[in-house]
Amino acid sequence: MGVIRKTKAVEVLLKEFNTSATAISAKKLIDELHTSFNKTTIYRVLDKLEDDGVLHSFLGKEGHKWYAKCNGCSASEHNDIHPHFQCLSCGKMDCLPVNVTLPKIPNRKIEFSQLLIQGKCEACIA
Amino acid sequence: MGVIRKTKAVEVLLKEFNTSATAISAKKLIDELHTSFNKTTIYRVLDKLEDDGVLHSFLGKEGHKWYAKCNGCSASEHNDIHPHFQCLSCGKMDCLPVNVTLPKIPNRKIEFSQLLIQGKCEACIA
DNA sequence: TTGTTAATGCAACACTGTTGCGTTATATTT
DNA sequence: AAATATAACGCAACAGTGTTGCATTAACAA
Repeated sequence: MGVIRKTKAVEVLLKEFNTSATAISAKKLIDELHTSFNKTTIYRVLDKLEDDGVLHSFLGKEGHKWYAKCNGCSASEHNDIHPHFQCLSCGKMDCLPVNVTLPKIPNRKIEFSQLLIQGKCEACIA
Repeated sequence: MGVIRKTKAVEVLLKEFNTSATAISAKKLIDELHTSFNKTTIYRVLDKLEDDGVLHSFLGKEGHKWYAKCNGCSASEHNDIHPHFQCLSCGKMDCLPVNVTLPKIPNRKIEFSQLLIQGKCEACIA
């Protein structure tokens, strides 16, 4: 799979992520870009960019999908496992550049994990 | 809020959780009980049991709601923070009775966190 | 037993996300 | 430059979980 043609939708979405320091929800992208692109297109481009290893996705507190740029991932390998922090005041979602130490759980094979931390970001504490 | 009347729906749902060692999804309860109770009722009873500190809820991999019995929680205080493990083969969701050590994140106030681990449970490894 | 009102059932809705399909546009080939 | 193949698109309709409004029913106290 993956993106094979450089279309306007791909171009615009890539730019969104290249100019954003935080993760972006699919909903927000659709709200902002619905005059230019159909929501189906946006969902499909996000899917493909994730397949390509350009973006990674995870679920926020309401079970909604968020996307952010990957660091050091490829289509075949996704190394970039990190927790996410969502500010409950302003809604901003950050990728935390730290490793998570998973608890020891005997007799189980761990394949994926996701840690979502919620609270107040620096700007909203003050 | 909270449950004030011991209705059949409350009784049946409480029994479900008292006889289950694992967490149960809202969807599964609705599937199993839809002949006896309307889904609206089930959602509302689950909400109230959570408000009462009887159940806790969290989101599974598709963003769907899961519930399990609380240990040592009350309506006013929810102490029982633990990770959850979902088996990708059989779908079983367990509460893991361990503490999670959150990574140090400066300049942020942590209010909630949820850790979802996925993989294979003991029965499905063999 | 009666009265109050919490709890229920139903229908319709809200919302994110998906699917099918005919059309458009990208990129390759001639 | 024109023709061709087909990826990508827009639209409409749908799928699934969860919510809301409102009339009816049932729990419980007086």
